Amino acid sequence: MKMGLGREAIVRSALDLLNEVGLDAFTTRRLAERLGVKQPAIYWHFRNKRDLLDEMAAQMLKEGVPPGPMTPDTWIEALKDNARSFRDSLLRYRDGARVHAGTRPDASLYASLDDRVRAMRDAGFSADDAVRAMMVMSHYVVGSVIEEQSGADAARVSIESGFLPDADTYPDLFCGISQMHDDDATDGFEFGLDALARGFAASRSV
Amino acid sequence: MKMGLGREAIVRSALDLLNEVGLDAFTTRRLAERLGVKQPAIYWHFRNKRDLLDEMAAQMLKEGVPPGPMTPDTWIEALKDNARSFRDSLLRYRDGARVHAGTRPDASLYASLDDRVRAMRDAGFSADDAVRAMMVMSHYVVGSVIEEQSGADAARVSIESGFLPDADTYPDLFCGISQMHDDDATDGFEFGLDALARGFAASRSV
DNA sequence: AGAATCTACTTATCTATGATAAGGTGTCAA
DNA sequence: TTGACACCTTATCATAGATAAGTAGATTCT
Repeated sequence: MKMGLGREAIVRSALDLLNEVGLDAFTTRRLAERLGVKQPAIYWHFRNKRDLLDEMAAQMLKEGVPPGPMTPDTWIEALKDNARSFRDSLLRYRDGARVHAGTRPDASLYASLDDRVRAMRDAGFSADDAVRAMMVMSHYVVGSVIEEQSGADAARVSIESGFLPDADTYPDLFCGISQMHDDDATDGFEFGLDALARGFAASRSV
Repeated sequence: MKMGLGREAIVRSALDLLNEVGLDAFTTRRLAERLGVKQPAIYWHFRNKRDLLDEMAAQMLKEGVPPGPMTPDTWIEALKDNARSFRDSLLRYRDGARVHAGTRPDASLYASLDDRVRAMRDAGFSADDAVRAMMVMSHYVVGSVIEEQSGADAARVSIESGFLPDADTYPDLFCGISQMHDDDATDGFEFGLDALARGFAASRSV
Protein backbone atom coordinates (compact mmCIF):
# COMPACT_ATOMS: atom_id res chain seq x y z
CA MET A 1 0.00 0.00 0.00
CA LYS A 2 1.37 3.32 -0.99
CA MET A 3 0.49 6.05 1.44
CA GLY A 4 0.48 9.64 0.32
CA LEU A 5 2.05 12.43 2.25
CA GLY A 6 -0.90 13.14 4.45
CA ARG A 7 -1.87 16.57 5.68
CA GLU A 8 -0.16 16.23 9.06
CA ALA A 9 3.19 15.31 7.53
CA ILE A 10 2.95 18.29 5.21
CA VAL A 11 2.07 20.61 8.08
CA ARG A 12 4.98 19.38 10.18
CA SER A 13 7.39 19.87 7.32
CA ALA A 14 5.85 23.24 6.57
CA LEU A 15 6.44 24.41 10.13
CA ASP A 16 10.09 23.37 9.91
CA LEU A 17 10.43 25.27 6.66
CA LEU A 18 8.77 28.28 8.24
CA ASN A 19 11.35 28.25 10.98
CA GLU A 20 14.18 28.11 8.48
CA VAL A 21 13.16 30.74 5.97
CA GLY A 22 10.44 32.85 7.58
CA LEU A 23 6.96 33.63 6.30
CA ASP A 24 7.98 35.86 3.39
CA ALA A 25 10.18 33.17 1.87
CA PHE A 26 7.76 30.41 2.70
CA THR A 27 6.58 29.25 -0.73
CA THR A 28 4.72 26.20 -1.92
CA ARG A 29 7.66 25.33 -4.18
CA ARG A 30 10.20 25.30 -1.40
CA LEU A 31 7.85 23.19 0.66
CA ALA A 32 7.31 20.75 -2.20
CA GLU A 33 11.04 20.46 -2.76
CA ARG A 34 11.58 19.65 0.89
CA LEU A 35 8.88 16.99 0.65
CA GLY A 36 10.47 15.47 -2.44
CA VAL A 37 7.46 16.29 -4.52
CA LYS A 38 6.44 18.72 -7.23
CA GLN A 39 4.73 21.96 -6.33
CA PRO A 40 1.14 21.24 -7.45
CA ALA A 41 1.07 18.16 -5.23
CA ILE A 42 0.47 20.47 -2.30
CA TYR A 43 -2.79 21.53 -3.89
CA TRP A 44 -4.16 18.05 -3.79
CA HIS A 45 -4.06 18.18 0.02
CA PHE A 46 -4.87 21.86 0.57
CA ARG A 47 -7.28 24.10 -1.27
CA ASN A 48 -4.87 27.00 -1.21
CA LYS A 49 -1.99 28.46 0.75
CA ARG A 50 -4.29 30.05 3.31
CA ASP A 51 -5.75 26.65 4.05
CA LEU A 52 -2.27 25.32 4.72
CA LEU A 53 -1.34 28.28 6.87
CA ASP A 54 -4.51 27.87 8.90
CA GLU A 55 -3.61 24.29 9.68
CA MET A 56 -0.08 25.35 10.56
CA ALA A 57 -1.41 27.93 12.99
CA ALA A 58 -3.69 25.34 14.56
CA GLN A 59 -0.78 22.93 14.91
CA MET A 60 1.32 25.60 16.61
CA LEU A 61 -1.32 25.91 19.29
CA LYS A 62 -1.76 22.16 19.64
CA GLU A 63 1.94 21.67 20.28
CA GLY A 64 1.93 24.20 23.07
CA VAL A 65 1.34 23.51 26.71
CA PRO A 66 -2.36 22.77 27.08
CA PRO A 67 -4.13 25.32 29.26
CA GLY A 68 -4.48 24.14 32.81
CA PRO A 69 -7.80 24.10 34.63
CA MET A 70 -9.11 27.42 35.82
CA THR A 71 -10.87 27.48 39.16
CA PRO A 72 -12.66 30.40 40.80
CA ASP A 73 -9.78 31.05 43.18
CA THR A 74 -6.90 30.49 40.78
CA TRP A 75 -8.40 32.32 37.83
CA ILE A 76 -5.86 35.09 37.92
CA GLU A 77 -2.77 32.89 37.68
CA ALA A 78 -4.48 30.56 35.24
CA LEU A 79 -5.33 33.49 33.01
CA LYS A 80 -1.72 34.59 33.05
CA ASP A 81 -0.43 31.08 32.46
CA ASN A 82 -2.73 30.73 29.54
CA ALA A 83 -1.42 33.92 28.00
CA ARG A 84 2.14 32.74 28.57
CA SER A 85 1.61 29.43 26.85
CA PHE A 86 -0.18 31.14 23.99
CA ARG A 87 2.77 33.47 23.64
CA ASP A 88 5.23 30.57 23.78
CA SER A 89 3.33 28.80 21.04
CA LEU A 90 3.58 31.81 18.77
CA LEU A 91 7.22 32.42 19.63
CA ARG A 92 8.23 28.85 18.90
CA TYR A 93 7.95 29.50 15.17
CA ARG A 94 9.35 32.29 13.08
CA ASP A 95 6.62 34.82 12.27
CA GLY A 96 4.30 32.64 14.29
CA ALA A 97 2.17 35.60 15.30
CA ARG A 98 1.75 36.77 11.72
CA VAL A 99 0.72 33.30 10.66
CA HIS A 100 -1.74 33.13 13.51
CA ALA A 101 -3.15 36.59 12.89
CA GLY A 102 -4.36 35.62 9.45
CA THR A 103 -6.48 32.75 10.68
CA ARG A 104 -10.16 32.76 11.50
CA PRO A 105 -11.23 31.58 14.94
CA ASP A 106 -11.81 27.88 15.12
CA ALA A 107 -14.83 26.28 16.72
CA SER A 108 -12.48 23.89 18.54
CA LEU A 109 -11.48 26.79 20.75
CA TYR A 110 -14.96 27.01 22.19
CA ALA A 111 -14.55 24.08 24.54
CA SER A 112 -11.67 25.39 26.63
CA LEU A 113 -13.01 28.92 26.37
CA ASP A 114 -16.29 27.92 27.92
CA ASP A 115 -14.61 26.42 30.97
CA ARG A 116 -12.64 29.55 31.56
CA VAL A 117 -15.65 31.76 31.18
CA ARG A 118 -17.45 29.73 33.80
CA ALA A 119 -14.53 29.92 36.21
CA MET A 120 -14.42 33.67 35.86
CA ARG A 121 -18.16 33.99 36.32
CA ASP A 122 -17.83 31.96 39.48
CA ALA A 123 -15.09 34.31 40.54
CA GLY A 124 -17.49 37.22 40.26
CA PHE A 125 -17.29 38.41 36.67
CA SER A 126 -20.20 38.98 34.38
CA ALA A 127 -20.26 36.67 31.39
CA ASP A 128 -19.44 39.35 28.88
CA ASP A 129 -16.66 40.78 31.01
CA ALA A 130 -15.15 37.32 31.23
CA VAL A 131 -15.24 36.90 27.47
CA ARG A 132 -13.88 40.38 27.00
CA ALA A 133 -11.04 39.79 29.43
CA MET A 134 -9.90 36.75 27.52
CA MET A 135 -10.14 38.55 24.22
CA VAL A 136 -8.11 41.41 25.63
CA MET A 137 -5.47 38.93 26.78
CA SER A 138 -5.38 37.34 23.38
CA HIS A 139 -5.02 40.69 21.63
CA TYR A 140 -2.23 41.70 23.95
CA VAL A 141 -0.35 38.47 23.29
CA VAL A 142 -0.72 38.74 19.54
CA GLY A 143 0.37 42.37 19.53
CA SER A 144 3.38 41.68 21.72
CA VAL A 145 4.59 38.75 19.70
CA ILE A 146 3.97 40.40 16.35
CA GLU A 147 6.10 43.34 17.35
CA GLU A 148 8.73 41.17 18.97
CA GLN A 149 9.04 38.88 15.97
CA SER A 150 9.03 41.66 13.43
CA GLY A 151 11.88 43.27 15.30
CA ALA A 152 9.84 46.43 15.57
CA ASP A 153 10.37 46.70 19.29
CA ALA A 154 11.71 50.16 19.86
CA ALA A 155 13.85 49.23 22.83
CA ARG A 156 15.14 46.09 21.16
CA VAL A 157 16.08 47.88 17.99
CA SER A 158 17.75 50.59 19.99
CA ILE A 159 19.77 48.14 22.01
CA GLU A 160 20.70 45.80 19.20
CA SER A 161 21.67 48.49 16.75
CA GLY A 162 23.41 50.56 19.39
CA PHE A 163 21.21 53.39 18.16
CA LEU A 164 20.11 54.70 21.51
CA PRO A 165 18.18 57.95 21.63
CA ASP A 166 20.46 60.84 22.35
CA ALA A 167 20.97 61.13 26.09
CA ASP A 168 20.99 64.93 26.06
CA THR A 169 17.99 65.41 23.80
CA TYR A 170 15.87 62.65 25.31
CA PRO A 171 17.20 62.11 28.83
CA ASP A 172 14.22 60.25 30.26
CA LEU A 173 13.69 58.00 27.31
CA PHE A 174 17.39 57.25 27.17
CA CYS A 175 17.37 56.40 30.84
CA GLY A 176 14.45 54.03 30.48
CA ILE A 177 15.71 52.22 27.41
CA SER A 178 19.29 51.95 28.57
CA GLN A 179 18.13 50.18 31.72
CA MET A 180 16.76 47.34 29.66
CA HIS A 181 18.78 44.29 29.00
CA ASP A 182 19.20 41.88 26.12
CA ASP A 183 16.23 39.61 26.53
CA ASP A 184 13.84 42.21 27.74
CA ALA A 185 10.89 41.09 25.68
CA THR A 186 9.73 38.55 28.23
CA ASP A 187 10.08 40.99 31.11
CA GLY A 188 8.14 43.59 29.20
CA PHE A 189 5.48 41.05 28.42
CA GLU A 190 5.19 40.06 32.07
CA PHE A 191 4.92 43.69 33.03
CA GLY A 192 1.86 44.07 30.83
CA LEU A 193 0.47 40.76 31.98
CA ASP A 194 0.63 41.86 35.59
CA ALA A 195 -1.06 45.12 34.78
CA LEU A 196 -3.88 43.42 32.92
CA ALA A 197 -4.46 40.82 35.62
CA ARG A 198 -4.47 43.45 38.35
CA GLY A 199 -6.78 45.60 36.29
CA PHE A 200 -9.20 42.77 35.74
CA ALA A 201 -9.25 41.92 39.41
CA ALA A 202 -9.99 45.54 40.24
CA SER A 203 -12.81 45.81 37.71
CA ARG A 204 -14.48 42.85 39.35
CA SER A 205 -14.59 44.32 42.84
CA VAL A 206 -15.97 47.68 41.66
CA MET B 1 8.08 73.93 -14.92
CA LYS B 2 6.79 70.41 -14.93
CA MET B 3 6.47 68.98 -11.48
CA GLY B 4 6.61 65.25 -10.98
CA LEU B 5 4.21 63.38 -8.78
CA GLY B 6 6.12 63.89 -5.59
CA ARG B 7 6.29 61.37 -2.79
CA GLU B 8 3.49 62.91 -0.72
CA ALA B 9 1.01 62.84 -3.59
CA ILE B 10 1.84 59.21 -4.21
CA VAL B 11 1.42 58.36 -0.54
CA ARG B 12 -1.94 60.08 -0.36
CA SER B 13 -3.16 58.27 -3.42
CA ALA B 14 -1.74 55.04 -2.09
CA LEU B 15 -3.69 55.39 1.14
CA ASP B 16 -6.88 55.95 -0.81
CA LEU B 17 -6.19 52.87 -2.86
CA LEU B 18 -5.47 50.92 0.29
CA ASN B 19 -8.86 51.85 1.64
CA GLU B 20 -10.55 50.74 -1.55
CA VAL B 21 -8.90 47.40 -2.20
CA GLY B 22 -7.14 46.36 1.00
CA LEU B 23 -3.52 45.41 1.54
CA ASP B 24 -3.58 42.12 -0.34
CA ALA B 25 -4.85 43.73 -3.53
CA PHE B 26 -2.68 46.79 -3.10
CA THR B 27 -0.24 46.54 -5.99
CA THR B 28 2.18 48.96 -7.56
CA ARG B 29 0.37 48.55 -10.87
CA ARG B 30 -3.00 49.54 -9.51
CA LEU B 31 -1.41 52.49 -7.78
CA ALA B 32 0.32 53.56 -10.99
CA GLU B 33 -2.90 53.28 -12.95
CA ARG B 34 -4.67 55.48 -10.43
CA LEU B 35 -1.88 58.03 -10.74
CA GLY B 36 -2.10 58.01 -14.54
CA VAL B 37 1.38 56.66 -14.83
CA LYS B 38 3.14 53.41 -15.71
CA GLN B 39 4.13 50.98 -12.99
CA PRO B 40 7.91 51.45 -12.91
CA ALA B 41 7.43 55.17 -12.30
CA ILE B 42 6.72 54.33 -8.67
CA TYR B 43 10.24 53.00 -8.38
CA TRP B 44 11.73 56.30 -9.23
CA HIS B 45 10.26 57.74 -6.04
CA PHE B 46 10.50 54.70 -3.77
CA ARG B 47 13.23 52.10 -3.50
CA ASN B 48 10.72 49.29 -3.14
CA LYS B 49 7.23 48.55 -1.95
CA ARG B 50 8.28 48.35 1.70
CA ASP B 51 9.66 51.86 1.43
CA LEU B 52 6.29 53.06 0.18
CA LEU B 53 4.39 51.18 2.86
CA ASP B 54 6.64 52.64 5.55
CA GLU B 55 5.80 56.13 4.40
CA MET B 56 2.11 55.26 4.28
CA ALA B 57 2.26 54.01 7.86
CA ALA B 58 4.01 57.19 8.95
CA GLN B 59 1.38 59.28 7.19
CA MET B 60 -1.40 57.38 8.93
CA LEU B 61 0.04 58.42 12.28
CA LYS B 62 0.62 62.01 11.18
CA GLU B 63 -3.00 62.40 10.17
CA GLY B 64 -4.23 61.25 13.56
CA VAL B 65 -4.97 63.41 16.54
CA PRO B 66 -1.62 64.54 17.92
CA PRO B 67 -1.02 63.27 21.45
CA GLY B 68 -1.90 65.83 24.07
CA PRO B 69 0.49 66.88 26.81
CA MET B 70 0.98 64.45 29.65
CA THR B 71 1.35 65.87 33.10
CA PRO B 72 2.14 64.02 36.35
CA ASP B 73 -1.47 64.18 37.50
CA THR B 74 -3.16 63.48 34.18
CA TRP B 75 -0.84 60.72 33.04
CA ILE B 76 -3.46 58.04 33.27
CA GLU B 77 -6.05 59.69 31.05
CA ALA B 78 -3.35 60.96 28.71
CA LEU B 79 -1.99 57.44 28.35
CA LYS B 80 -5.42 56.17 27.48
CA ASP B 81 -6.12 59.01 25.07
CA ASN B 82 -2.87 58.34 23.36
CA ALA B 83 -3.77 54.71 22.88
CA ARG B 84 -7.17 55.71 21.55
CA SER B 85 -5.77 58.07 18.96
CA PHE B 86 -3.19 55.49 17.95
CA ARG B 87 -6.00 53.00 17.49
CA ASP B 88 -8.08 55.49 15.53
CA SER B 89 -5.16 56.13 13.22
CA LEU B 90 -4.81 52.44 12.46
CA LEU B 91 -8.54 51.94 12.09
CA ARG B 92 -8.91 54.81 9.65
CA TYR B 93 -7.34 52.73 6.89
CA ARG B 94 -8.09 49.22 5.80
CA ASP B 95 -5.49 46.81 7.14
CA GLY B 96 -3.89 49.81 8.80
CA ALA B 97 -2.53 47.70 11.64
CA ARG B 98 -0.92 45.21 9.28
CA VAL B 99 0.70 48.01 7.35
CA HIS B 100 1.96 49.54 10.56
CA ALA B 101 3.21 46.25 11.99
CA GLY B 102 5.68 45.83 9.15
CA THR B 103 7.44 49.12 9.81
CA ARG B 104 10.52 49.73 11.89
CA PRO B 105 10.33 52.28 14.69
CA ASP B 106 11.15 55.76 13.58
CA ALA B 107 13.49 58.11 15.41
CA SER B 108 10.86 60.85 15.08
CA LEU B 109 8.85 59.04 17.74
CA TYR B 110 11.51 59.72 20.32
CA ALA B 111 10.51 63.31 20.95
CA SER B 112 6.96 62.75 22.11
CA LEU B 113 7.98 59.53 23.87
CA ASP B 114 10.52 61.33 25.96
CA ASP B 115 7.96 63.81 27.27
CA ARG B 116 5.64 61.04 28.28
CA VAL B 117 8.38 59.11 30.02
CA ARG B 118 9.23 62.18 32.04
CA ALA B 119 5.63 62.75 33.03
CA MET B 120 5.33 59.18 34.23
CA ARG B 121 8.57 59.39 36.15
CA ASP B 122 7.27 62.49 37.82
CA ALA B 123 4.13 60.54 38.63
CA GLY B 124 6.20 57.98 40.49
CA PHE B 125 7.26 55.43 37.88
CA SER B 126 10.77 54.23 37.30
CA ALA B 127 12.12 55.12 33.89
CA ASP B 128 12.09 51.58 32.58
CA ASP B 129 8.59 50.93 33.91
CA ALA B 130 7.41 54.05 32.12
CA VAL B 131 8.94 52.91 28.85
CA ARG B 132 7.57 49.44 29.35
CA ALA B 133 4.09 50.73 30.08
CA MET B 134 4.01 52.63 26.83
CA MET B 135 5.30 49.68 24.89
CA VAL B 136 2.65 47.47 26.46
CA MET B 137 0.01 49.98 25.43
CA SER B 138 1.33 50.04 21.91
CA HIS B 139 1.34 46.26 21.68
CA TYR B 140 -2.17 46.05 22.99
CA VAL B 141 -3.40 48.56 20.42
CA VAL B 142 -1.67 46.81 17.54
CA GLY B 143 -2.99 43.43 18.61
CA SER B 144 -6.52 44.70 19.05
CA VAL B 145 -6.66 46.44 15.70
CA ILE B 146 -4.98 43.61 13.81
CA GLU B 147 -7.57 41.18 15.05
CA GLU B 148 -10.41 43.60 14.55
CA GLN B 149 -9.39 44.44 11.00
CA SER B 150 -8.68 40.87 10.01
CA GLY B 151 -12.15 39.93 11.17
CA ALA B 152 -10.61 37.35 13.46
CA ASP B 153 -12.48 38.59 16.44
CA ALA B 154 -14.22 35.55 17.85
CA ALA B 155 -17.23 37.40 19.15
CA ARG B 156 -17.55 39.48 16.02
CA VAL B 157 -17.37 36.47 13.74
CA SER B 158 -19.88 34.67 15.89
CA ILE B 159 -22.32 37.53 15.84
CA GLU B 160 -21.94 38.45 12.18
CA SER B 161 -22.13 34.94 10.87
CA GLY B 162 -24.87 33.97 13.28
CA PHE B 163 -22.61 31.07 14.19
CA LEU B 164 -22.94 31.32 17.93
CA PRO B 165 -21.46 28.57 20.07
CA ASP B 166 -24.06 26.03 20.98
CA ALA B 167 -25.98 27.22 24.03
CA ASP B 168 -26.25 23.75 25.53
CA THR B 169 -22.69 22.65 24.97
CA TYR B 170 -21.07 25.96 25.92
CA PRO B 171 -23.58 27.78 28.11
CA ASP B 172 -21.23 30.29 29.67
CA LEU B 173 -19.45 31.20 26.49
CA PHE B 174 -22.76 31.50 24.70
CA CYS B 175 -24.05 33.77 27.41
CA GLY B 176 -21.01 36.04 27.23
CA ILE B 177 -20.90 36.35 23.47
CA SER B 178 -24.61 36.76 22.99
CA GLN B 179 -24.60 39.74 25.33
CA MET B 180 -22.34 41.62 22.97
CA HIS B 181 -23.72 43.99 20.43
CA ASP B 182 -22.80 44.97 16.93
CA ASP B 183 -20.05 47.46 17.43
CA ASP B 184 -18.49 45.78 20.39
CA ALA B 185 -14.90 46.21 19.31
CA THR B 186 -14.58 49.66 20.83
CA ASP B 187 -16.17 48.58 24.10
CA GLY B 188 -13.87 45.59 24.30
CA PHE B 189 -10.92 47.82 23.59
CA GLU B 190 -11.92 50.23 26.33
CA PHE B 191 -12.32 47.35 28.72
CA GLY B 192 -8.71 46.35 28.18
CA LEU B 193 -7.58 49.94 28.29
CA ASP B 194 -9.17 50.40 31.71
CA ALA B 195 -7.58 47.22 32.99
CA LEU B 196 -4.13 48.28 31.80
CA ALA B 197 -4.39 51.77 33.21
CA ARG B 198 -5.62 50.50 36.56
CA GLY B 199 -2.89 47.90 36.59
CA PHE B 200 -0.20 50.45 35.86
CA ALA B 201 -1.47 52.71 38.61
CA ALA B 202 -1.39 49.81 41.04
CA SER B 203 2.14 48.77 40.07
CA ARG B 204 3.32 52.27 40.87
CA SER B 205 1.99 52.36 44.41
CA VAL B 206 3.37 48.93 45.30
C1' DA C 1 22.66 79.62 -28.87
C1' DG C 2 24.10 75.12 -28.22
C1' DA C 3 25.82 71.20 -25.51
C1' DA C 4 25.62 68.74 -21.41
C1' DT C 5 22.84 67.26 -17.64
C1' DC C 6 19.29 66.08 -14.69
C1' DT C 7 14.47 64.82 -13.67
C1' DA C 8 10.83 62.02 -14.36
C1' DC C 9 9.17 59.11 -16.68
C1' DT C 10 8.26 54.77 -20.61
C1' DT C 11 9.07 50.34 -22.83
C1' DA C 12 10.64 45.85 -22.43
C1' DT C 13 11.81 42.26 -19.78
C1' DC C 14 13.12 39.06 -15.73
C1' DT C 15 12.16 36.04 -12.12
C1' DA C 16 8.89 34.37 -8.48
C1' DT C 17 4.67 33.04 -6.95
C1' DG C 18 0.00 31.05 -6.27
C1' DA C 19 -3.02 28.44 -8.83
C1' DT C 20 -5.41 25.38 -12.39
C1' DA C 21 -6.06 21.94 -16.13
C1' DA C 22 -5.15 17.73 -17.94
C1' DG C 23 -2.87 13.62 -17.92
C1' DG C 24 -0.46 9.63 -15.93
C1' DT C 25 0.34 5.68 -12.49
C1' DG C 26 -0.40 2.87 -9.01
C1' DT C 27 -3.84 0.27 -5.69
C1' DC C 28 -7.97 -1.86 -4.59
C1' DA C 29 -12.77 -3.55 -5.07
C1' DA C 30 -16.26 -5.87 -7.91
C1' DT D 1 -10.23 -7.83 -16.12
C1' DT D 2 -12.12 -3.62 -15.45
C1' DG D 3 -13.38 0.36 -13.35
C1' DA D 4 -12.72 3.79 -9.91
C1' DC D 5 -10.27 6.41 -6.92
C1' DA D 6 -6.09 8.43 -4.62
C1' DC D 7 -2.10 10.78 -5.53
C1' DC D 8 1.04 12.82 -8.11
C1' DT D 9 3.37 15.01 -12.65
C1' DT D 10 3.82 18.02 -16.66
C1' DA D 11 2.56 22.10 -18.70
C1' DT D 12 0.86 26.44 -18.37
C1' DC D 13 -1.46 30.90 -16.55
C1' DA D 14 -1.82 35.37 -14.61
C1' DT D 15 -0.01 38.48 -11.55
C1' DA D 16 3.57 40.31 -8.62
C1' DG D 17 7.74 43.06 -7.53
C1' DA D 18 11.71 44.67 -9.57
C1' DT D 19 15.50 46.26 -12.89
C1' DA D 20 17.78 47.86 -17.26
C1' DA D 21 17.83 50.77 -20.91
C1' DG D 22 16.03 54.30 -23.42
C1' DT D 23 13.64 59.04 -24.00
C1' DA D 24 11.21 63.76 -23.75
C1' DG D 25 11.48 67.97 -21.57
C1' DA D 26 13.34 71.28 -18.54
C1' DT D 27 17.60 73.34 -16.44
C1' DT D 28 22.21 74.61 -16.25
C1' DC D 29 26.82 75.36 -18.05
C1' DT D 30 29.91 77.46 -21.50
